[in-house]
Amino acid sequence: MIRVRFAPSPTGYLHVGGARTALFNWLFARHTGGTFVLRIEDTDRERSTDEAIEQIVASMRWLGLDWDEYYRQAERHERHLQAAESLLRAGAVYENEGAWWFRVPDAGATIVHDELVGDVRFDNEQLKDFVIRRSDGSFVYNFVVVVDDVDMGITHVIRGDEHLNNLPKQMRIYQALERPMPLFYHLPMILGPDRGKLSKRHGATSVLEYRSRGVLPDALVNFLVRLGWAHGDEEVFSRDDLVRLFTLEGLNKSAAVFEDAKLLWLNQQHMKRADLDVLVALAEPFVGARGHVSAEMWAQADPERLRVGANLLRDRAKTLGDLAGTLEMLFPVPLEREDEVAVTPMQARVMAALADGIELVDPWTAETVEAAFRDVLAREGATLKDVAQPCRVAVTGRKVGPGLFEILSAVGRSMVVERLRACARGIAA
RNA sequence: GUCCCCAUCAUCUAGUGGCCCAGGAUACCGGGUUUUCAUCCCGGCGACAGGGGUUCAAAUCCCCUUGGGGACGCCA
Repeated sequence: MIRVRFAPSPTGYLHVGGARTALFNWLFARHTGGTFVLRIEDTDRERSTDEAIEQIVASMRWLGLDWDEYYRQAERHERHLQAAESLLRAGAVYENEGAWWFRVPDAGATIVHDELVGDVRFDNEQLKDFVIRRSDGSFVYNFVVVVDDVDMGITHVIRGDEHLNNLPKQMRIYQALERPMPLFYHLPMILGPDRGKLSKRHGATSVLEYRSRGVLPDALVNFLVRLGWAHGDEEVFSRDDLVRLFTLEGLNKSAAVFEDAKLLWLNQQHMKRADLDVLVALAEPFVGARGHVSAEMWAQADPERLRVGANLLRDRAKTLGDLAGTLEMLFPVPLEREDEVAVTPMQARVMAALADGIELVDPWTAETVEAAFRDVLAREGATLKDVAQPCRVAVTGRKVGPGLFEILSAVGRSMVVERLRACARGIAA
């Protein structure tokens, strides 16, 4: 039975590098039917905070990385003490100035095995004796991580590259404890565009920041998994695809640069493929955040119209924020005009006639609206090209958007008539 | 400084000795479709870090150099 864990220290928010580590562990567990453990490594009382734990939990929930077991390392102190005492009795550990030191031979070497990198040799001279229990009685990371992984029956340790140098120390503890070692996979790091450590100066590094930017969780998951994992030439993966296809053999061992461009493209791809009800629900807070459409207005809106509108508008959106900006045109609120177009008196006259001509159209569909338009245009001696852009801008506030009749049908008769008349009046006056 | 890891287009990557004068994706540039924009389709640009080996044959194996990253805590 496969058991893996994600073990963040709650000293800050969950960043994208940690999220990818969590994701690989989660995918491996879900692919194999194994168990995914979330273990909060809060033994450093000084730096650990409850806020950080809440942030990490919220981030993982948003990403859809659910766990089967949850532990807080600080609560396991008794067990750590027990294990340390056994090592003290066995002579593997000695006490000096109140701290407990783990003995490492001066000569020879410790050879560890990583499934991605292979055998790695460390001279013991380099290792030296190290503290496992501080003089204040608390335990050190390298010790508790081993005790916990042993106790929790962890079979595969998938973690960041920066821990490879800790492995020889940990291996010696496994041996002193006389417990078998799990398999280790040290993942390469995620770098910033300058190939340096990914940091805030490169933009967003927090998972939750991507949520507020209007990125879909499935899109971020898709993007992160592709940083260090590939399945042939495929690029767009649903969550189910990943659970089905993910294997550790596909893991890459070189560091990857995190760049937003492809993330935004993937976000668009996921928005295009999303279930419409899901997409509309995801967009709601982004519409609300714009401050024009109240919760009541949203609740009163015809769900079918929102679905149809979202379906028309999503091809042009890279984020939920983009979608929300256009979705607003479906509501009876003043349009936030992004574009203006100069309307001639002739166009204003035709638009007024169009407003009259479509007022009684029933049923109100793209086809019936188009038929009514063509009718009026023929009578007025105008072409569609003459008035298409002014009509689009009058009704949607933008020069660009879906097909004219489709968007008119989605906006609905009363608002279309009203907005056409307002525009025509503005010019005539 | 010492130790460890890594190295294919600008970026993410495919490639596990012959199928590769290297394939896909993003970005960028052109064209088509569209009343507009986007989507979509077609095309273009563009890489095996350098040098030595091994081999009939190397992006793939070995060594060196260079470059990048990481670790050297009574942090995790």
